[in-house]
Amino acid sequence: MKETVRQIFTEYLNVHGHRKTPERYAILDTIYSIDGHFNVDTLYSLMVEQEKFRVSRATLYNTITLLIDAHLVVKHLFGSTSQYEKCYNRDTHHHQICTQCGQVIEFQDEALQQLIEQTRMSRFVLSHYSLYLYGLCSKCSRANKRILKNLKNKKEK
Amino acid sequence: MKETVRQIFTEYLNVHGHRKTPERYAILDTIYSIDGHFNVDTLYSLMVEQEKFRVSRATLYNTITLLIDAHLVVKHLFGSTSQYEKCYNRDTHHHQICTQCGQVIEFQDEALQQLIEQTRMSRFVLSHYSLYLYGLCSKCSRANKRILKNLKNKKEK
DNA sequence: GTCAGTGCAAACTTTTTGCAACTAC
DNA sequence: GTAGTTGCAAAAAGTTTGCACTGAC
Repeated sequence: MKETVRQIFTEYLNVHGHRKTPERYAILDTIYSIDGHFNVDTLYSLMVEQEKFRVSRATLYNTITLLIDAHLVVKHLFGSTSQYEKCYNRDTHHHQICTQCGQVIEFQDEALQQLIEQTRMSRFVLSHYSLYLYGLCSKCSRANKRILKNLKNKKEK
Repeated sequence: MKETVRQIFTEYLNVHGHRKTPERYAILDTIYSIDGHFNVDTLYSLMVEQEKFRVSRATLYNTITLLIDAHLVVKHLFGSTSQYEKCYNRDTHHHQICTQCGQVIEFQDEALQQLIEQTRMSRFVLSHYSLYLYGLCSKCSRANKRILKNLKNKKEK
């Protein structure tokens, strides 16, 4: 897997006349070792603190831009910071975002995926899409019910 | 319409013990006079420069938070700044975002809407959702084709 | 050897926060 | 009168930019 995406990236860099620097491959490797979402800050500490590979944030932003263009990474905007995730050979999935605790859960739904991809749009060439469902995760939902119940009990007293 | 949302907002402020300040109603009015998306900066200039109603950005952010909580405004995250739109009595719609020029087009699709809302999720209480389709608008798509064609012609020469 | 790419720090943008003044209640 | 709101300015957070240095080609 990591080997395959390295090859794809190399091809992309060649075609676009970009240089094959060790930083770029190190960043690609690290990203493809992450499951789920990450932001630039978590990627930075993963590389610098854990893998002891010194890179600057500027280079992270620069390289992520290339990886998005090479269709090896996708960017998401929920919450305050940009979130990214690897996307080569990954199943299409959607996102449930808890509006209370911020937790993001991925889920798959064949029917949804098919319908979205089948939807023929006039005057628009679709490249990719994001479906974000906002609501309450089970934990927060239960917590809220408990609080409501307690309030009610107090009132009855 | 504006009268109705004012009443809803008044009710919301009462229930939550917030004060009914002229700033809050002026902001609500301005937002409900805007068609489509806006960000805090455009709202600010609309109010201060055009309507001559002096408000601070801090108050805009504060009030928008209340309006979102009152389900009178929704927040979108595409591009660099948060985008907002009025949502009372509006038809559900989805967003096409051109990755080249940034243009955002709203479109409706009954089948999509129904399927998303019918999708029963385990352990999740849905409140609202956003579907963003990324791709090329007709203008940019045509422009790219033209550029490609020119390149090809040059090569053939 | 050349110039794209890097690291660093400064700049910039958007949003949040602290505090004195104000005003809705 | 009191406490919630406001405006302002400063701070914070995330991202971009300028520039000297480095290293891929």
